[in-house]
Amino acid sequence: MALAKYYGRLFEGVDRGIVDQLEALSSLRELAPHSYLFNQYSEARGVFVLEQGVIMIERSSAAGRRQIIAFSYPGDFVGLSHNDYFEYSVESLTHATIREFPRREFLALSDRSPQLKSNMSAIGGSVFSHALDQLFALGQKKAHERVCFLLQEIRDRHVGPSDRTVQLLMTRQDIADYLGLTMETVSRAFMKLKKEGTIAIENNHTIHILNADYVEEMACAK
Amino acid sequence: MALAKYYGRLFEGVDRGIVDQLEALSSLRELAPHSYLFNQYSEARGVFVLEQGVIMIERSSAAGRRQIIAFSYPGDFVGLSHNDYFEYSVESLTHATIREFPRREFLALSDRSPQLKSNMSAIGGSVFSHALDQLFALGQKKAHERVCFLLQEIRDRHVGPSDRTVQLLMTRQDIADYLGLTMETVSRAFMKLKKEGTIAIENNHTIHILNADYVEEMACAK
DNA sequence: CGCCGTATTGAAACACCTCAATGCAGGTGG
DNA sequence: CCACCTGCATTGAGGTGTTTCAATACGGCG
Repeated sequence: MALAKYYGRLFEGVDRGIVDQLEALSSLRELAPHSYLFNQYSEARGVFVLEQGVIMIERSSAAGRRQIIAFSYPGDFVGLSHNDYFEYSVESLTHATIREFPRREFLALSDRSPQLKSNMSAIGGSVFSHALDQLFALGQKKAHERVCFLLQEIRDRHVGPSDRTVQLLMTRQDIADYLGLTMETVSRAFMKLKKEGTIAIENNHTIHILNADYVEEMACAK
Repeated sequence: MALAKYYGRLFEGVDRGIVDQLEALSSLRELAPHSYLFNQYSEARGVFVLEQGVIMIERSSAAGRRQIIAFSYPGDFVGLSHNDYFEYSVESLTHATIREFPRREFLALSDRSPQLKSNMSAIGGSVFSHALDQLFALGQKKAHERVCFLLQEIRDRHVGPSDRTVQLLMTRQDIADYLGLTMETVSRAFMKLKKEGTIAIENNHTIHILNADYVEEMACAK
């Protein structure tokens, strides 16, 4: 079953019958780059699993300021809201394929699977944990440290050909909105790290980590 | 039952029998000012309800940088971890009285009460929602806007004698660590708001909101 | 080749931080 | 009861990091 490879964590150890029922209820959505899956404050009718592509979880203010909360990769479970409305918007960065489950039915079925519930809780926990790491970075770190924080984070998810190479699918502006900086400051931070010999910039979207220990130390939220 | 007034939200609508069993399992802890209830990374053996006093949820780095994640007030449920260890430390600001429930037994009993589970989930949701608001403030706002964010937040919880008066039980340093600023910058932000006529400072810990609309507008994360 | 979106670089303004001095209030001991 | 101490808050001056605005460079694509 092709799905298994994406659902990984969410459906890990979950009764096959339940998974099959959920799959039958689900539908697939295709999202063009830079389009919205749903908007903040809209009614939460579905829950989602990202199958392909990269998406951004974000909040925007009336004043046009945008805070990116997370970048999500294939396999990630998104859109689970504890309330009936969404706390954030989801925008695609690349073309994306997303499996949608109707929320009511998903929650009803989850009541019948303690394993699914516990997986959801674990995912919720790691999402929260990530928010705390980011909070620490934004409150306490300088620009180049925040950039290291992002690099380390992507590296930890081992997205990319080697564990020393980081693929940045987002633009400098996206990174800026994630780290609470401006595009220019992000760019200068990259150049600073490059001049120091910490990283090498193959191209705008491909970074090589030369001094992994230093990156890790700068990134460290602990 | 005296407890009811504190447990409010967590036990709202929960079967009396369950609440009584939990109460029987629980113990009361007294915490002197500026002492720790538990530390980040320590094993999560209990879950807690704050009955009296004010506590701070925080993360500290080896470098001595501290990020306060939240201030908690009586009635708040704290320490629910999705994993087996804590994601943060809890430090008392004032003298505090805290009811502790052994985690295993609490979770076991919660399995028998859907209402308790749903209350826990709602609390988890609002904690996460708060983290997102703070993330937006730290990433996108200037010092005086962040101070308004804090004032608005405390006002929304209507802690204080009138809805135009805000009681700050924490020091300027605590506020700084919450907002990702220095103590001096926080102080200057207060003075700026005072000079503008936005607030009046009765004393270090008592602030009167003169221009509530402006405070709200500055605070607004939306 | 030339265009356009994205990224880098530069210079100047600004916000925030750092360090140091001063102010203020509550508590203690003479 | 006052003097002193101590901890917290404010104020000031100067330095640093980040933003802003503008110019330039790069790179993919028609």
